[in-house]
Amino acid sequence: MKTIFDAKLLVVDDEPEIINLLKTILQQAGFSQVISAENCRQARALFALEKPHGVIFDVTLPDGDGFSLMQELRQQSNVPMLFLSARDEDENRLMGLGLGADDYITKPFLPRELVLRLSGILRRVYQPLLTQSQTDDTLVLGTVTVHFNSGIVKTPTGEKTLTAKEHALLKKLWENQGHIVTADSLCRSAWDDDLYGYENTLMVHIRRLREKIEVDPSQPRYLLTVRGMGYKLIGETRA
Amino acid sequence: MKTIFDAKLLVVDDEPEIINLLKTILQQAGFSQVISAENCRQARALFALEKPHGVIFDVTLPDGDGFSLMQELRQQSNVPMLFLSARDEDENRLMGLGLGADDYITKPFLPRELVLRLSGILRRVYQPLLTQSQTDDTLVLGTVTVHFNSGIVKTPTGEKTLTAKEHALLKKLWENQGHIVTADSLCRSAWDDDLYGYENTLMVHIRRLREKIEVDPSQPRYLLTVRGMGYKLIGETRA
DNA sequence: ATCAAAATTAAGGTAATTGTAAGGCCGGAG
DNA sequence: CTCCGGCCTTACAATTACCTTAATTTTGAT
Repeated sequence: MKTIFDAKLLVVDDEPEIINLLKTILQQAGFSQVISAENCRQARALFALEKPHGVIFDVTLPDGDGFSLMQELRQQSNVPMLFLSARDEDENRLMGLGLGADDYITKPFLPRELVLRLSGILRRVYQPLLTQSQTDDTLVLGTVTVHFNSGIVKTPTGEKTLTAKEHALLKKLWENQGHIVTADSLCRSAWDDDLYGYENTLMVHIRRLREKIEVDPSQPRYLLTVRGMGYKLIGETRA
Repeated sequence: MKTIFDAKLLVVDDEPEIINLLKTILQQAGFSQVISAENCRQARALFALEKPHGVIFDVTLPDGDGFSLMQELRQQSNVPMLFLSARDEDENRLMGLGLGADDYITKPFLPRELVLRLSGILRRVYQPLLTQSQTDDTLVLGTVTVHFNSGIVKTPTGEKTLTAKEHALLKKLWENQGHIVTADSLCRSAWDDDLYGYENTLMVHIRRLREKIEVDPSQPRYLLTVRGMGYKLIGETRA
């Protein structure tokens, strides 16, 4: 079982043995960052602090019910949230899904099914629909072409390859081609953890990217700065 | 039940009564474009021809099994695919999910649950794209067009870009298009802190905005002053 | 363990954007 | 007609967001 990426997960359940079971299952599946909360209060705090990539809720909690908690967090965030509950009545499933949960799994459950469902949802959310980039793999910027999946940049003078960060940044910019992308948004898509002092780190990476894709990095024609707002990429895509 | 958009759906099942049932359920839920196939061959052809936004498979089909069919189509496309099957054994669910299905629903099923699960998946997959193009608005002011997300203003004589403040002000005015926006309200949406002495600062910014979007900034036709009250933007928006 | 490549940090420099101020214009009230 | 208040206009000053280079740390491969 290979997960798409090592997502940080929050498990909310009041039974320690369930939490431990889930941690074991998830860690075996490749999720090394599993944090847990035993009640609503803890869950709210951890959610705000840790910004997990996904949340698994039990419905019955000591200081409130999982439905309300989920609804509350859903208003703040669009991250995957799913219920894991012993309550398997139809109304409960409908309630959970109706409130915006991505899945509702009933106990007892198959560990592998949980992992498959969770991974599927994470993949959907964090791997933006690929149909675009699968077919349109090549970015044309004047005399420079970027083959995205391979990370190869072809210029009149030679070939370069993109580093991981450059690739991540260009990807985000490309996905929003022609639109302004805020510095914050770029950082969040290229760095997992919060990047302290990114004001400058990002700039340096933008500079490096420009050195690879621009004819004259100091006079950018494609990767443009929008002062006070962010950056934007202009160019054409072809098959 | 409101669906996020009227997705075109393909239903693959060999029992006509199930197909009819699904069509009824889905149409009631707001999906008006439901097409169907009774076997693998038909499904392949329709999939290629119609390019549906989502597919619902039965596992047992007369000329092959749904698993192989799904796997085959999945290789071509990333659209949401889910199984609806009477086979509720663990191995089948794991198989379906493992092959990349977005969900595996067992018969008998609750119509509402099917719709909720399907809508959730469609939302996850298509919403990012929709919001992008929805917000990709263009403001038309006579011969001048403003592309908001890119911050580009196109005039007969050339192209200009908006600064952050201009962008913020125009945004507020645009949101209240045709209505008077007070100076105070404009300031609060464009400045974080209270702007001391903004009476003039705002005017200067309005002037600068007019220089970019008006043909004759001194004789404004779109960004109008309403003496003693504020400003108002008139113009048409198009997709 | 070692080395090369990549990522981050730091600091000084620069210019576009923004803020300020001062004088001018114009319509409405008296 | 004249005055006043609200708005316009322009030029200039200040700020801050961004650029650039280089040194340092981290990462990853061998």
